[in-house]
Amino acid sequence: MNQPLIELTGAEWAIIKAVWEREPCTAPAVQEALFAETRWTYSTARTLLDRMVGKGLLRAEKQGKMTSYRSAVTREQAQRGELLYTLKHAFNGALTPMVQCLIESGPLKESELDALEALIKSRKKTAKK
Amino acid sequence: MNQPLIELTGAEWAIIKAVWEREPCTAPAVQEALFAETRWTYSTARTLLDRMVGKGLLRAEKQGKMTSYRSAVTREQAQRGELLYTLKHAFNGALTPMVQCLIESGPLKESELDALEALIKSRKKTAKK
DNA sequence: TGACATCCTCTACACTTGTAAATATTCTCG
DNA sequence: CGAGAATATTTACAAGTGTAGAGGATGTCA
Repeated sequence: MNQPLIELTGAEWAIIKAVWEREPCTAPAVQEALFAETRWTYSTARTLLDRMVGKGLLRAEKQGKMTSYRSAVTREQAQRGELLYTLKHAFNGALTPMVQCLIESGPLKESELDALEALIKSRKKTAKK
Repeated sequence: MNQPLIELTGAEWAIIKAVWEREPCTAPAVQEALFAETRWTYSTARTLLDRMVGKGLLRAEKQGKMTSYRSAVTREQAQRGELLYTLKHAFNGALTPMVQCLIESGPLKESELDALEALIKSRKKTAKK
C-alpha cells in the first residue's frame, strides 16, 4: 500500500499527464500532443516513455508494431508523492506552515478561499473519531 | 523581484537548511552538523556547498584559509519555489485541489485543522481590496 | 513492385547529481 | 624546526536526465 514514494521530473510530469488524458495511447500520439508545449521529437518522447516504463510509472503493451502505453500510477499517487517530498524537505513535515506558505504565495481568489474553508469544515467532520 | 524559480534537490535541501540554522558557517561545521543524518564526508559536503555557490543559492567568502558560507536565498523563497513547482506540474496551477490533496494525504490533527481555518479567515480579511 | 510514410530500435552525448579519494596547504605546539 | 591536526583543492566516476540522430522494419497506395 505504501509504495516507495513517487517522484517525477518536469519532463516526466509532462509525459504522464499526456498519458493520463488519453490512455491507452501510442508514442506518436503522446509526442504529437506535447509537441506544441515541448517541441520534443518522436525520439525524445519515446525515450522518456520507455524510461518511465522501466521505473514502473507506465506500462507498455506491444500490439503488432505499435506499442500502447498506459499509466501505472494514478494522478493522486503522483500528486501525493510530490506533496510529501515538499512537506518533508521544505517544511520538515509541518503541514500548517506549508498550507500557509501556499495560500500566501499563490494569487488566489476569494472563491478559492471559500472553497478551502468549506474543505476544512467537511474535513473536520470526517476526522472526528 | 521574480527570480527564476528556485528548485532544490534533496541533498541541497539538507545543506541549505543547515546553513540557514547557523550562518555564517564553515564547511566543516556544515559537514559535522549533517553527518549523523547523511553520513557525508567533508569532501561531499564541500562539493555540494561549492556547487550551490555556483548556482547562486549560497554565497562564500574566504577569510584567511577558512571559507565562510551563508545563504543567498531565504527559506521562504526556497519554500515558495518548491510549492510553485508542484502547483504547476502536479496540479496545473490549481490551488484548491492542491490544498485538498495535502490535507487528505497528511495525517493531520484537529488542532491543525483549526489553525488552517484561522489562517484562511485572516487571509480573507487581508485579501479584501 | 517499388516509393513513401510510419513507427520502431539503437546509440550517443552533454550536463547534473551524489559521492568521495587523493593530494596539497597551513597552523600550531612541543 | 618538524609532526600532526585541520582545511582546502583537484579530480573522478557512476547514475540519472534531457535531447535526439541514424538507420531498420512495415504497411500502403499507385
